Amino acid sequence: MSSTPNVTRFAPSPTGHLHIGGARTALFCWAFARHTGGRFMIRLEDTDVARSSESSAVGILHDLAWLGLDWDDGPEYALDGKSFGGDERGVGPYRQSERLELYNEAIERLVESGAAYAAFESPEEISAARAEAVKRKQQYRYDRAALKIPADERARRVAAGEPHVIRFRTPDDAVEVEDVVLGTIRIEPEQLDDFVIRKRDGYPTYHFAVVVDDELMGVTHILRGQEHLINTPRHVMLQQALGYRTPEYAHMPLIFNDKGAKMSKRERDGAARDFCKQRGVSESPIPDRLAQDAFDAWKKDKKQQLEGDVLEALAEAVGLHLPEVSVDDFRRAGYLPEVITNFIALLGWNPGGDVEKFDMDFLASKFELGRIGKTNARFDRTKLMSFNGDFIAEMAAADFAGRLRAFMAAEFAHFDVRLKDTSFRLGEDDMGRIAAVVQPRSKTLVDACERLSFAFVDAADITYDDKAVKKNLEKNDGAGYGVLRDLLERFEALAASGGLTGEAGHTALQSYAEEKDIKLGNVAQPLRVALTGSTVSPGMDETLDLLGADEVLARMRRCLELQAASASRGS
RNA sequence: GGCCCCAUCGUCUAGUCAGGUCCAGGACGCCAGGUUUUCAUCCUGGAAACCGGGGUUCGAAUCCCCGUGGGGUCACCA
Repeated sequence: MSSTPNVTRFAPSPTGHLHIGGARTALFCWAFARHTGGRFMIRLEDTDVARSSESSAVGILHDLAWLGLDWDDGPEYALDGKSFGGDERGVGPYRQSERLELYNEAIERLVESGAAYAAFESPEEISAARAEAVKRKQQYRYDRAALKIPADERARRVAAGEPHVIRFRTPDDAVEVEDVVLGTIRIEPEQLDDFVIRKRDGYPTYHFAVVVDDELMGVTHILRGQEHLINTPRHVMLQQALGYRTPEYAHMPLIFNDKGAKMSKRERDGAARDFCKQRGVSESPIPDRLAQDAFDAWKKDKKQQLEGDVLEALAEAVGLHLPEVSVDDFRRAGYLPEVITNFIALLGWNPGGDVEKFDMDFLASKFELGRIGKTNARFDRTKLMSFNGDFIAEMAAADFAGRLRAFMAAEFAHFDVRLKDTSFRLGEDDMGRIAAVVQPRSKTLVDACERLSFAFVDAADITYDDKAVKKNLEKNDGAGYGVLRDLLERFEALAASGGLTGEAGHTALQSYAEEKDIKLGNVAQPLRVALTGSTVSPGMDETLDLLGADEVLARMRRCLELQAASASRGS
């Protein structure tokens, strides 16, 4: 066995949220490192100065940590008392913007040996030439015009500070790449031109930085998406020119959305746009945040993207659930990290046989590159939700309660406020039984919170669902109200003796139904509507317990008062 | 369009590398029935795929070729 451990890396560009496809790549890198006792490294590829941001970098690190992908080397980050990253191997820094001298050193070597050269065409000239080639239906390749300039003159112009890029002089031989997943890939030299390795602004391009860093940082295995397959020959050529090792490559299949298109932030705009068009939404649903003319322009232009929070506000206003794309989206939609990692691991990998529910330890113990698939996968949100619901149902009660409580603090602020408010009927101590009520029936944490919303409002603030009221209370000359009045009497009697518990209430319901010889549903549903405003709620005894005797009676009385008020208006 | 990659139920996939145990298995979804006071569950059953065509072989989902389809890529983005 080799004494040096395998090193994998996940190298995101901090230009936005962590995409679910990126998370899958990171997960496989992590799993391979853990399986082989190697190291998992994070590197931030921030050579695109204009689009990179520190907030994106922090967001990505947070998402990785939240998913449970602990990294050994890389930017330091702490979450929930655990810390990640560091520079134990002394191969940092881990931001490419802090490694410019390393790239420049390597570039100097290439220029000196003639393997790379300065070129002075402006971006405009290049794009014009490219447009010309496209017009002639030819593939554009740089014409090496700069090489016609004598080398000493090129050096003089560079020294004089003339703006230029550095291009790599592509060798004339075909390149073969051994890919662990796809086998041997051969690229003929005419497919590649003298690509830029250092931009006008002095930053290396991705192709160059990645090759230098992977060498200097001792990366042994490069796992990445298949969209990089064609880049690999470039990287191998650079490695050969620089005298570097060639690491093992494993290109993994891509993840698409349910329509077979690439999953992207744009998809969320598309979903909202289609929804607005279908529903004939002609006026901006959020005029104070999105002006009418901006709304119109966005609806017309399929390429236009709204700011994330504006888009979310719009979706909420029209009652649309946006498709999740980034890890952050899934977290806020109430998916659990264990489920997300389990599910995305299955997109392009599986342990063989019929096993498909597993945890990170299992993944780490079973993960092998040989079991990575070759075919692109579609992301099925319905199946993810099913997994999430199963996982929630099987969680230890205390664990679920803790997660739900944390989720409320992060995403359902008004629940959080009420739980901390000592005058409210529910408090922190009730969290266990609150969670227990929704645990078996919730698909996501958002689902759980929504199912609990009835318990966090005051009797006076309940909004009654019209359909529910008509069907269960008003129908048959207000038969439901009649039932409710009878039940109120019995419940009041129970309460007076201190016995209006969920169980007792439930029993009272059953005996009432038997006495009157009516279906239990015709008793329970009117009560359910009176207590929650809708036909959907947890079990009756649980609902009664959660509200407590006083609140139950208050809600029943208010419901009957509303009926009286509406009757007196003669409606 | 050039080049590269891929191809099993609607979807994720097992099986393919080492051809027979596969009239192709599992999961999600779907359909039908049942349980249930709502919701969510749960139970039973069902429909559902080896892209097409050649070839190799006693035998092919598995190997080869062609076609077709899908995807990727052709930036001073990564």
